[in-house]
Amino acid sequence: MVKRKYIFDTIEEAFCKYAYQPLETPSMENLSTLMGKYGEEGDQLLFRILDSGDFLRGKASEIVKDQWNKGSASISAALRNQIAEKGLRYDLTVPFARFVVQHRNELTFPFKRYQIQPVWRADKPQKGRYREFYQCDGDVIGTDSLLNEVELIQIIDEVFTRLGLDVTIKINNRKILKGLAEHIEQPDKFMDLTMSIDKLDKMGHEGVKQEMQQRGITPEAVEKITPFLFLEGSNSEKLESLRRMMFQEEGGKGIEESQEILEYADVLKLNNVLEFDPKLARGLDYYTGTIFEVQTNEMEMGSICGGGRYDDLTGVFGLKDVSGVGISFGAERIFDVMERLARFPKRMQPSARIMFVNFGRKEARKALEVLQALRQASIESEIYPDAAKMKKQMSYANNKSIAYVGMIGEDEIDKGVITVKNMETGEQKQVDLEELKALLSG
RNA sequence: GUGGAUGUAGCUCAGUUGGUUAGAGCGCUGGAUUGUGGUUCCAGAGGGCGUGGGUUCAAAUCCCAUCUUCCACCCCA
Repeated sequence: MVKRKYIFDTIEEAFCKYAYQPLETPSMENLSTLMGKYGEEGDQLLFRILDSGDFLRGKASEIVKDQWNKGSASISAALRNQIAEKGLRYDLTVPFARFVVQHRNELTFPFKRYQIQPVWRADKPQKGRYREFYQCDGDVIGTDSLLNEVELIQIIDEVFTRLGLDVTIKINNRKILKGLAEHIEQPDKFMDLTMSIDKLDKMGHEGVKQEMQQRGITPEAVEKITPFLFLEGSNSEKLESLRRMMFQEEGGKGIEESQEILEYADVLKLNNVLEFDPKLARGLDYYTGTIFEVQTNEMEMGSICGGGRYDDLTGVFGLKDVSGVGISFGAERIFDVMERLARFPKRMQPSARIMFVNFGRKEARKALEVLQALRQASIESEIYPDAAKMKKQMSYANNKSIAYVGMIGEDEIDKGVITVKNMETGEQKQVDLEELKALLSG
């Protein structure tokens, strides 16, 4: 928990610094607002919430019979759609879009918000994938300026720098991929194309070629794509080669946008590598412009942060022509990476500088007085809650690596002193309150 | 959704081709040290072997079902 909070705090501080507003939305949404936003796979991965009440009465047998007669592939699926109208959110972006539309009259645009909340996906959990996980989203909505993309890159860079992780920030533009689909004269294969390209790292060139053909892309087209997959050189060199290969209006626009972002980013001194990668795809349907993905350079792990621009996410909720761009940090994955690489700072647990041994009621009263004074001087301190055996109290202090142990027993009360023991050296001496304060703040 | 593993003490795991009283390390408790931890030594507590069936004279062990967690594919943070 402490570690998780550390990640959240780091992200939150970064967003605050760039003037993003905090926002939370309910865990549940109407299924109608969730469905159809995440591609066909996405709908399958939604957790549905069963309606309340006796929802099967008079309905179940008819639905089942109806589907049976139709020879439906999945009767359960049909039934499912009739008995659940709410679902758990799948990400934070779509509920955010819904929120923006609903409150459009109260918000000042461009609207920037960050949101740190759990999301749920009904797939099989495994390494780096959970049924429930936290996302930390930041979005800017109501502006199509590419400065926002740049700002998000800065935030990503800042967060990972502060967490002490070495990452690569990859960017691409959906318009380039779209241009590519037009370039091979199969614009309808846009989604198939991007999904295949995305697998290059995993399956290799041959695998991707096969994948593309399986998805109905003609062999000539596959050959035509090959040079795009092996662009070399610096970001600007890659952009230059792309420009020479592609003439479509749409693709050209994507190239221009990427170029503009990279030019802006040049002014910034980023700590991490910003790489333009025309192979970057991303499965979410709603992205239309720039897309981001962040990967650690230090171990094998899926992306730990991703995002992109969506030109018309609010359109489906009845608010047209509002462009937004956002990113999402995958807290759980970042946690896993930090844990594996042991990157969490050592002293994160709030731990006292001094612990007082509890000798009983009378002695504890005296200790409380001292504690009060220490705390007023901002010295983190505590008293063991029970008058347990000394040995137990000492090992508690030891296990929590508390630097000093203070003892106020009968003798000390009589003499008006405090016995303080240095837990590292084992040294022990008697001091008064002022000396104790000096010792502990030094 | 497809395929493969896993489940034994608080934790990490042993447990042979079914065979008496199910083990270890760490942790915990007590003692050596009644107001002194971290080191050492001694002793002790703690287990319906995931759940429900079945086979057998006998099941942690074999069979079936179910749940959990994990891994690969798909996809994703």
